[in-house]
Amino acid sequence: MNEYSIQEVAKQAGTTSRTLRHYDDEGLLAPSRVGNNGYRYYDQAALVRLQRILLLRELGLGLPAIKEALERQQNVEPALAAHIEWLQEERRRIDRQIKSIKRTITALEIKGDIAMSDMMDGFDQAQYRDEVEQRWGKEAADKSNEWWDSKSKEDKVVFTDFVDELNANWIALTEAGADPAGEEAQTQAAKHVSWLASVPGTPASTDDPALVKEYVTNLGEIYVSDDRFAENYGRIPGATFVRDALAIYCERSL
Amino acid sequence: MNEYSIQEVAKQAGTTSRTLRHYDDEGLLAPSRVGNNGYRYYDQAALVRLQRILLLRELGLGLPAIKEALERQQNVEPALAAHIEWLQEERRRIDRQIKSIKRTITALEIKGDIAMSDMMDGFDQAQYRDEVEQRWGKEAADKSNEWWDSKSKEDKVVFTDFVDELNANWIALTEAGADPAGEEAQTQAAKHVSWLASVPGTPASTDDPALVKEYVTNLGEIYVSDDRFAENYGRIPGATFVRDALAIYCERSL
DNA sequence: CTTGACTTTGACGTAGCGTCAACTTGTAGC
DNA sequence: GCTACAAGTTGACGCTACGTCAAAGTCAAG
Repeated sequence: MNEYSIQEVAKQAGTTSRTLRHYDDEGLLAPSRVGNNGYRYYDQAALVRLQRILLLRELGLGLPAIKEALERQQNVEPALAAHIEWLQEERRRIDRQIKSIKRTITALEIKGDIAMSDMMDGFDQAQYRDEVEQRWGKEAADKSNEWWDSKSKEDKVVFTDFVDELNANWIALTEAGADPAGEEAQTQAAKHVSWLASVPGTPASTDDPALVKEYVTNLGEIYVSDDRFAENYGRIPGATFVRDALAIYCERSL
Repeated sequence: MNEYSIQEVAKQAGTTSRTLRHYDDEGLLAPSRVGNNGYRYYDQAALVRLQRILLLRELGLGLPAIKEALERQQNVEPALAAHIEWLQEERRRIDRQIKSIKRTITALEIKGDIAMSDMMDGFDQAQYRDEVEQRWGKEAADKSNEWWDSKSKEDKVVFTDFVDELNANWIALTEAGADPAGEEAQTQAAKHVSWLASVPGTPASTDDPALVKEYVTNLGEIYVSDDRFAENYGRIPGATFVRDALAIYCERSL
């Protein structure tokens, strides 16, 4: 087992030994071995954990939140996969920032006014953190539960069978390497959306196409970002496939 | 002149009014107007400045450093252009992080050991922060710009025409379903490399074949991963084709 | 056995805000 | 014109994630 001194680790990870000691004190990252002289030594597993800590910190999480997240997701692999997703979102955010700055430049060039929301696009971040928290807290549970409880036993069986079939189809398509924009995926997406529309209390059961579109698109994102859902579709790869297929369907057909 | 209240600005920019007041106190960002009631109001110019402040802060600079940077670079446009470059570098760093995590995952899968430096690639940040701060002060008025600015109008036209031709050829080859290792693609790759060599200040204009090889190979990867470039070559399919052709060319001829 | 790099545990300092508190101002409805 | 009520102001203290010293032990090399 290879192990590294505190300074070696700090250097490679781009932090300081003080930080590592701090993480040790906070119970975030214990060294894999402590010499009887008190020296801290770190092995591969500790480095993986450090990698995850640094990632989460870079995403703006506080140390207690990081600790919680690490404890909740003991199996490292899916967590890392989720991190990749996060990073890709970060990339998209940076892209938006770049575009935003370009707009600012051209606006300066032509001395024209641009809308503030255009200028700040991509800088927000906090704006949709609330959005997410709201979306989870109340609206999800209330009406949906009422409706569900009112159903008969047979109806419930029919419903869950249908959901299972939907999910199985999605996974099959993903594993077959299908194209999200392809015909099969799109008919599946149509089924998915009409199923959503069958659930009262969701925007998908509305007649307003714009609302439906927004709802379905957001839902796709949630499928990817929320493990609870992602699990239905074969974790991340399946969930992204579903998201993309739904997004394309929305663009084309709504 | 449009102007916005402190809260409007905070909301759009994704920060808080407290932060804006703090920046005011620190002399970083003064409101464009202060009502005789003490209310702060911000105009377009102030928003541009705020945009830059938030950017620099996101890059990890301290407030005094930001102040200095803003005072030193009064002319906004080149500063914004430099920011774009920075952001693109950030994007590449994120890409490296993603790759790094993927390597970590595969390493976990095969339970093999990977070198620490591999695992931490892209996480460093501090390592090349110095590099960045240097680039701010002096090299910002780049040699690349110098070279470009020194060209005549006709030369510029010739240059861009040549680039357009290169790109068009690549796209044509891609769409014709050509083989990256084939003769046509390889002569095109040779043209591309010699064009790169014509731009001074890039490693491709060096005589060291190893350096050229590394540079061109990396560039190929960037073509694929960076939208800005990928767009030149017909998005992803074209960009991968270019990357492969260049890689093969490097292997064979350098 | 000395020198110098590296480590430890405290302990206090700091930057960039968050978070009250106490008060004043603009705006909407009656 | 009065009353709510949201949004603004200026202090002032608090907090997080470390930075930065201090005092002292450890290790490898010469």
